Amino acid sequence: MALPVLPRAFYVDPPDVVARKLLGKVLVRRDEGRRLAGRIVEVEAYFGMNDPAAHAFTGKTARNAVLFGPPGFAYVYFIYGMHYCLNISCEPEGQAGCILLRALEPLEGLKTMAELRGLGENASPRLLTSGPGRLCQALAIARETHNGVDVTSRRSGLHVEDDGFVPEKVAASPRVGIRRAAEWPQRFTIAGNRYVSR
DNA sequence: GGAGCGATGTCCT
DNA sequence: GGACATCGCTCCG
Repeated sequence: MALPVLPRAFYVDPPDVVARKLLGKVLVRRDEGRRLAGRIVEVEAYFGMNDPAAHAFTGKTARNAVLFGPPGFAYVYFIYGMHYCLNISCEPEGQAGCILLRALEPLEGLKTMAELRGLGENASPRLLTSGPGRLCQALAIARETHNGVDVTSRRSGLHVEDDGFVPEKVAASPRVGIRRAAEWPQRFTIAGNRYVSR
């Protein structure tokens, strides 16, 4: 009775299109039998060479190489000396679009998530996965373990499932925490969801 | 509940 | 050397 995993074809479209489609899908982290899952409620689209705010804007480097590869792979990077951020590559190979996952609504494994976050069992579930750094910590996602993994494969330990949920309303707003192209509304959220960050 | 700010590693200029 | 797709703490209202 396993739910379908999003296939590579899902990620071939431009980042704004894939970003909207990802809202409502379920990010699943499998590790040694335990299963952590959360519904994607907030994402941001990053384009490649035409987007001054994108990591790929200045061209291919060792750090962002995954973005120039095929769609459906995890791009995990380290930021501000202490946090990881998870992206999924999209567009055909050679084009460097990606989607930043900014917030989840926790569904499975909340107790483990709280432990990984260093919080007590009774901490508010809003503190578990509402924010790009938080969700990586709650799901034990790091660059060393997950950069470049195939999120269309169950065997990678990180994949996205479709449980049939369809958001009622999607809202668009400017991306968070960037300086360049700061006005461009490429942040998408499930309108009214409590687990959206900030 | 919101503004201000320090922590801290990696990458590019 | 500076910027950085962040977070959690303090202080103030």
